[in-house]
Amino acid sequence: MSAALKLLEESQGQGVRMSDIAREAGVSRQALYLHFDTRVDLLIATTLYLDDLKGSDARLQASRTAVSGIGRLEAFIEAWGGYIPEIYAVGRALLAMRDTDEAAAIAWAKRMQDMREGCEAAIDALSADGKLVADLSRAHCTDLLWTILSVRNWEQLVQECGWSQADYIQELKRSARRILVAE
Amino acid sequence: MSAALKLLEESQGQGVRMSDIAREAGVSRQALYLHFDTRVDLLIATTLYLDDLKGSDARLQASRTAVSGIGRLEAFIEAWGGYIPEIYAVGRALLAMRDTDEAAAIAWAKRMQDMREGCEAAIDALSADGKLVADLSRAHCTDLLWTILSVRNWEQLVQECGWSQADYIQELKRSARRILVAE
DNA sequence: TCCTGTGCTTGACACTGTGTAAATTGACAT
DNA sequence: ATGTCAATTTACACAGTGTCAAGCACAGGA
Repeated sequence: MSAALKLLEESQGQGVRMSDIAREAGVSRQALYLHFDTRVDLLIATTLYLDDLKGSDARLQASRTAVSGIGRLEAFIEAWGGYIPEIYAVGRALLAMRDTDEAAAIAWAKRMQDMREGCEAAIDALSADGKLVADLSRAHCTDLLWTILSVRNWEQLVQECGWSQADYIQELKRSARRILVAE
Repeated sequence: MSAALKLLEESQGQGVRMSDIAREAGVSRQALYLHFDTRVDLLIATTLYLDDLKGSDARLQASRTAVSGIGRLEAFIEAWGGYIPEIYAVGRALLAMRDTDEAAAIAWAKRMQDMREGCEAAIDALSADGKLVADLSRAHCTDLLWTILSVRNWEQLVQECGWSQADYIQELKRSARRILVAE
């Protein structure tokens, strides 16, 4: 079921109606409401489904095994930065509803909170190595890294500016290093 | 007329319907369509109205008078960064329609393109001073600065992370310097 | 065989917000 | 008075989400 939806999400991530999804799934529009209370519920379920399809947790966790603080920072940027394009379409659909729908806002916030923990871990590792820039609190560093790695920024650089994914990863690693690493 | 609308925009920047605006303006909802073809037209007109109310051009132009490249970069960040909160509400309303409305997308893109020119000018000034970081093309530097200074990033840092406006300006100046200035 | 539950379908409908069309009012000139 | 032109109101159409009721088909168990 969730598979059918995704086919549609991938076809842009925008302008997907309940009836489109239903048709794609070979089911009546109303039948969708038997499984999902609202459109947002369905979207959220789709992101969860996608997450475990792609093994997001494993990938992000893996970045924590790097030993040096800087290695960890870079591994995290690679992991998350590489994950963004895979969830972009469905993420975008959820993001679009944030303004009008409370549940969507919460679901997205939670997702971003999870990602933020990765940022925090990287900052902590950097700090433990004594490599964290001096003139900023750890919280501020985390905020900064978290913001720089936002989906919106990926969207702007890759989609609008036309950067390749490789450029994106490389430049973000470079920027993060310059902003956050001492010396 | 446009004044009445803004009063509403300022009351959040979200969830403002045509009927709300009409009521606020002391006019029937339909009468609004006499003056503006669509909701997006009205929103766009409001941003233009707001721009010249706040003197955005003058402010952003002023940042170009700084002599040194670095001075210019910082002046631009201060000017634009200080301008964001003033246009945030109405900008957000426009931003929210980008996905569904072509005209809104174009209007917003144009606005951001104008801002981008300021970024480009700052990068050029830096480059002329020989202070621009070596391992990045000017276009990439512009993209990066442009992205970092996005409204979305301001929103995330100030609204979500709770930074003060002063923190925001200070940290963005610092980050931009570290990312873009050589040595 | 009947009975019952489950999952789906159809069709009708309510609601919200945008946008359109036709009819009405009011001011002002002739 | 009459014509006319603009502003405005009343009424309606449309899209998309979500709800509700009635019915169909197929399964397993008694």
